[in-house]
Amino acid sequence: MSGDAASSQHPPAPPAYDPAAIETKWQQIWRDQGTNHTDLKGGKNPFYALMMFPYPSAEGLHVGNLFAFTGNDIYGRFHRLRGHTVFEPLGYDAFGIHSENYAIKVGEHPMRLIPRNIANFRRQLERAGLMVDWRYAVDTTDPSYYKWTQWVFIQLLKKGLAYKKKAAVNWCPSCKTVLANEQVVAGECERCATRVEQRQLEQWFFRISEYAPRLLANLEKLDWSHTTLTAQRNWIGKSEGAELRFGIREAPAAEPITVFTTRPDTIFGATYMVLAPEHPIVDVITLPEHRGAVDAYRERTASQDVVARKVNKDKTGVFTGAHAVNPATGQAIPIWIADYVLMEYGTGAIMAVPGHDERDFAFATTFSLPIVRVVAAAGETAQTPLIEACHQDRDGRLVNSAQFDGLSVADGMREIVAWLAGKGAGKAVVNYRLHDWCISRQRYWGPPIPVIYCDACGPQAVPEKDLPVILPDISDFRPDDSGISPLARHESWYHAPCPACGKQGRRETDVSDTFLDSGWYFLRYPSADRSDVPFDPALTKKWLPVTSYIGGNEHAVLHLLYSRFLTMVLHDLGLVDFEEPFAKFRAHGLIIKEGAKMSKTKGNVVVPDRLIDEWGADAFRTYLMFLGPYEEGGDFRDQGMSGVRRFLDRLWLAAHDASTDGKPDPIVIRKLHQTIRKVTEDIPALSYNTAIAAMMEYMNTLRKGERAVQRAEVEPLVQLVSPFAPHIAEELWSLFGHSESVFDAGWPSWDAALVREDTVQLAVQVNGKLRGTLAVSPDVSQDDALTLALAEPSIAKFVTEGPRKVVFVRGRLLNLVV
RNA sequence: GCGGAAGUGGCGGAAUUGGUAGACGCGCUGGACUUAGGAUCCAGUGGGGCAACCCGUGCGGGUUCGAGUCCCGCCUUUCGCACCA
Repeated sequence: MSGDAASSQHPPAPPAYDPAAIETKWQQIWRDQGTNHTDLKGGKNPFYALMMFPYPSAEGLHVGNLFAFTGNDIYGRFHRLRGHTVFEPLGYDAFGIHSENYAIKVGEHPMRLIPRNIANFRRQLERAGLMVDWRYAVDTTDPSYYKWTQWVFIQLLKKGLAYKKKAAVNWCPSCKTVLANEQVVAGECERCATRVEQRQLEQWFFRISEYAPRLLANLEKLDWSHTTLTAQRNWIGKSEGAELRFGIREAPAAEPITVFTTRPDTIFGATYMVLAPEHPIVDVITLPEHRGAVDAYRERTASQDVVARKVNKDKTGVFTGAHAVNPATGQAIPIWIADYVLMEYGTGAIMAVPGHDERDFAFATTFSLPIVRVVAAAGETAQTPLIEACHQDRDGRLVNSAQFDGLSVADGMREIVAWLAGKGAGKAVVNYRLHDWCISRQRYWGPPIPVIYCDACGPQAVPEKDLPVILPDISDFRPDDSGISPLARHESWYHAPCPACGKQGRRETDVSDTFLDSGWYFLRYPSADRSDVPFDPALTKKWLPVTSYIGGNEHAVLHLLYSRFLTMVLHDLGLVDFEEPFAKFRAHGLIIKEGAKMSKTKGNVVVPDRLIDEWGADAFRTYLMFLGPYEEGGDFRDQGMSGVRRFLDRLWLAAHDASTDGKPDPIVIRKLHQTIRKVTEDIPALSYNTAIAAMMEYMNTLRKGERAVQRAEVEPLVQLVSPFAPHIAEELWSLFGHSESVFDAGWPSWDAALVREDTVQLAVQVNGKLRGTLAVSPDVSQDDALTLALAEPSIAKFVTEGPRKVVFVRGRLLNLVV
């Protein structure tokens, strides 16, 4: 030390905490030493800490991404410190309409744009100090990745789980493109406000609906956020009911029409039938004099966009002229078509029971169709008039239902289904709302669906040895008027020999949905360095199912459901030995900005780069975790950052002051052990905000009255803070003379005996009202506590007579009832 | 309309799951050190009241010795889904 005069009296001022310098320094050391590399083959106690990979937008990372990733990073780092080999990979979900639309907007090719975005994301992610093993990064747009996405498609095709059918899509005639439902706003294209139409296109589907019962049943076994499980249950939408068969009066020999209903008990009230306009039997049954009206209505329905049809609740429809025979009453009832019946749910046909269904009631009222009461709730009779549909009738009794009168709704269902089944007119069935997954996109920016059409042999899967089917780099990737994918215009790519006969065939020109890319990426990570297999069996067995998955609840349904489905299929194919990919899933919350949702239009988007420049990544990470419960999100306020930064500043100073190895203060040590326990319990529960609060509390104790701190008091705090603020933790850990990374130094433990307080404040209540506290030993007896309490005048004055009853909670509370 | 989540100081949020409401942080007030402070440190900070005390967790009831927490009925916010038969 170069002793100037001042330093002989005052210790030299420690170097200032300079986050930019130490963060760059440690990120470099981590890279050089492979600190974040996971030993996938040899590592003991594997822990796969997965986070949902981001879409690398042109704007760069936003706080929401970093909030999600930091939460996962803390979880991963913590488990590493607790002795697990943690694998924390990250990648980019870079295909899809979002990128493509942006590319079109700025007039740049996505193949040029995306790599730049990815490079920028990578830079930002590294700045944030994530414990990611970048050797296993995946990029869904890289042929070495989508080769295997195409392979997944082929596995489903071979198993008969992929098929083609015509389906309605939203079409914007101005943008000349297919729109997703969320891009249709009030029946108009969200970008150009043109009226959206419906088009019928041949599309590829996966038979996920076949898996509905298993996808539902397995939910019981998953350790997932409750809200996510509920969302999945609702989406799968199991409903128990019956399929009932109605003969056609005008064509007694024809195949009866089957309807699905959840209320077979109300069949005596079925006064008409409605078919979806698209129902194939409409062509057969419509009488000539009604043909014109029916065709016009069907055309009108077809021209409507898919969203508008479902949003418009006004009842419209036309009569076909034909009649069905109600199998219960034997009566002929008119058959109508109406757009409120959807072809994709149930059988595309309903028996309308206007007395007990709101929609049917509205329709019957509009078209003056008969309404019959068949259930009477408490206080009602068979004659009680219906002024609106009586659908809250589950505990009512059947009426106007012949021999079933008087039965409860539940009994009526069972007996009527049995009766109709006996006549061959029905059976009990379970129906699911979940429909098959449409994976076709008539777009450019996605993996080509690996199929070749041959006039002689039909559709053929591209042989696995020929994968990947490379997405060609074409300059005109915009969609056009035809509704056919841009790839079809690329002649040299479009024509390909049939894999079966070798004659010239045509490639499938649709690309697949991005949810297919993300539906299996967690399988790829551990094997990302392998070009010969999609996933290595031994590594997969060791690392999967994913130990912990953290992500946003916006993917509660689709992404998580599709991933489960694909995993289940791969399991059935014998390719993986588990059915469920994610043993544990937790949904993180949403970050808002000063009470409002962040959005570009509001201009209140928080840019991480700027904040990291100003405060450092450690303070930024810690603040994100401090501003609210992780699973609920929080309100980002610029002012709040100073609090956590101050905490890190004080930690820095404390560590530099603590070079003396003096005797630690027992009071401080007790607080330390309490803090270790609190942080150790809070992190696995994702209660990051309270863990940080506990460390701040400890800091207040540690520095109280500017007391001199001892090394043994600070050193464990450096370890506790390390998952949150990894760079400063490494710097201070090395300051204490350690040569290994703090992340290889284990986790401090607490001593239960040291945690225990000698005295506690026992609350004393009189009639449940707090009247004072007593400083007593935690295991003071009721009698002693009572004596002490009554000796206290401020308490005793409320006890005018002997207490009638005494409630005593050891170490907590004494309540005197007078 | 259906389903989920949530309502606590000026603000973000704690509360051992029925036991001292408001931890921690922001902000604010006062003080110390300063040429200076948007730095640092110390103290205070739910409302009312001189005080003893009283009131207080969206609203109204209830259970209990005791309710932010449990039950019943409302209101509000918010996120999904939405003619699902």
